[in-house]
Amino acid sequence: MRMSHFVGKQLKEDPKDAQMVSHKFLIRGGYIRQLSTGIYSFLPLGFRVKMKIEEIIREAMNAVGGQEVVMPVVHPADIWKETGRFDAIDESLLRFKDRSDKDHVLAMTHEEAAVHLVRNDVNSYKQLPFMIYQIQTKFRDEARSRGGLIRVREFTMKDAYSFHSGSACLEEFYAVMHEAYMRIFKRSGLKNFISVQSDSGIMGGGVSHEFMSVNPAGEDTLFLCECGYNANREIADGRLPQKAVQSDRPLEEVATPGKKTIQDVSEFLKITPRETAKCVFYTSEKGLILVVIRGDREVNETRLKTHLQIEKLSYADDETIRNCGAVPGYASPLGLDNDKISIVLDSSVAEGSYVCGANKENTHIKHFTPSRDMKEVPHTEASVYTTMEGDLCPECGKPLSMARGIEIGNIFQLGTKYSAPMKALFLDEKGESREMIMASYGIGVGRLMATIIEDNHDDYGPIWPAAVAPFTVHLNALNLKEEEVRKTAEALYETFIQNGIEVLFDDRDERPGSQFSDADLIGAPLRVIVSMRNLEKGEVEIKRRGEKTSTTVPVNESLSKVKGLLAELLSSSEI
RNA sequence: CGGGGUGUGGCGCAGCCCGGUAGCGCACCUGCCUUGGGAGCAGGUGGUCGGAGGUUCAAAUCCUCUCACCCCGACCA
Repeated sequence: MRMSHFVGKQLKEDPKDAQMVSHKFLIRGGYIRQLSTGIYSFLPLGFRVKMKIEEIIREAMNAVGGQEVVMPVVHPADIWKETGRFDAIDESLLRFKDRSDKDHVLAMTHEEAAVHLVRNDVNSYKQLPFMIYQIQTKFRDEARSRGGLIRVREFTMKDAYSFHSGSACLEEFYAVMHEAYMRIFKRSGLKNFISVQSDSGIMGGGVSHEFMSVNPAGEDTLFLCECGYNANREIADGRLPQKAVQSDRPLEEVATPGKKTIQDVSEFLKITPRETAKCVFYTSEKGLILVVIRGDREVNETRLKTHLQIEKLSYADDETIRNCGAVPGYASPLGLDNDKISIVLDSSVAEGSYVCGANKENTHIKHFTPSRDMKEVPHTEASVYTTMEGDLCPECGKPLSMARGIEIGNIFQLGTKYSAPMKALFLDEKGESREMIMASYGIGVGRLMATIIEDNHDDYGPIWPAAVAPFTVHLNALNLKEEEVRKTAEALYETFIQNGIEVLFDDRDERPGSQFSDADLIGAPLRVIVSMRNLEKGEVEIKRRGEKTSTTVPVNESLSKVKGLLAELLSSSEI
């Protein structure tokens, strides 16, 4: 490709909207342009990188027996009603009507479409297992998109769906896909990524993992241990580092006028928040819920939902709280109307004694000892506190460290979550009808592209790993008005093309500084520079993106040199 | 959805407080000149100032409404 006619110009200044490095370089480099909030066009440069990434994914999916399909982006609401997600999902599912007033949605994921596609074509155990996948557009009407391609509304996702006759088979293939994902991210050039256990949320089902690129600008919080334990905030199960202090003294009221918050009470009584127990009230589809948790801890709502088997959770208002006999600000699990509320005692206060509300205005109680005082109170016990940095690893007991991550992929064991309501059935060996067992697997292609830049750049632009670079060779001709420069560059350009090298030829009459700056933003792994300076010695210069030093080679050896370097670069990302 | 902010040529911005009919840098076009890290000189093209309404002799500027976009938070299958 010649730069003189290449669409997508490199910009000198950072776009004012961009915060993340990848966002700045994607815009400045001429990879993407924004059309609307969270909606981007890909320019030729961006499209080429995207295709490279997709090809890596495609190869990996094919290698584990995946069968590529394409499913629609527009779905009739009917299939989403079959699984209940039409109503279960909030505003992020974009809905609209067609000319005959029929409800439709823009697909945000394709479980329903995949089951629909498969359920009539597969009806025997002999056909199972199999996996289908696609690389397709998704739309999620995110409340807040941000960070360039990191979080968008319209995006390309590789999504895969595997169908099995039994859970052993599912688990086996799930592990194969986990491996495939690790290979994909490694080949793509990510430097610091891990898989973490995650909560499967409304996707439903059992085991799931998220693939996270560790990055301080990431949106997700991770807890990591040197022993290899990794988990996201929702599922992390850090153990409390301090031992609880237990008192034998009886309950004792203490006046705490106007002290409603944990902080106020702690300061007033000259104790730490860790020595208090707080009451958090929620409403849910199963009614009012009270969580008793240590004062310095937050409720992990995901774990609470899982514990109670509920889907919706929101803070209760004061009136609702009073209605069950509690006094907001001074609430206690003791003396409530137990027909109206379900009490969850968090493990953070299962042992020890605490200051707690007295269910009386301006009053708290001391020496609240759940192991003693909650005996007569109906409740369940669960560990629903949010892990904090420094909590102990549930597997090895060492302190957990906290990190941020960008989710670039996920895999879910879905079970029969979708096959059951949509009646994706098959006949087993005994002729009995059974529901297919499913898993789904996603990778955000654009997000992965941005993440690759996050992991591979310098101050001047991306340093694309050869496997995903838009071009592998950037050919600069310094001063095309010099006949010899022009002829040599043109000849090299032709030679590279004929040898199947993806070359971008800067044939513009730009000064060297401009050419080099644009080349940095384009980030091709190799740069070949033709100039009078070297031509006088019959040489051209070859430079690696991201390295200061360069070498010169005789013009007629440049092809083999380039080939050799490319082979070296590409092999370093193979596994 | 809550809080904050911004809309002026392709990009980045000034002008707005204190109304008088739009300016700077980059980019783009022409010519000269220059060629190893975003050169220089000269001359040009391009904007009904996000939109609608209002106040006024006169609105980018003041008022009302509205739309879009950004940041922080909530949400995130």
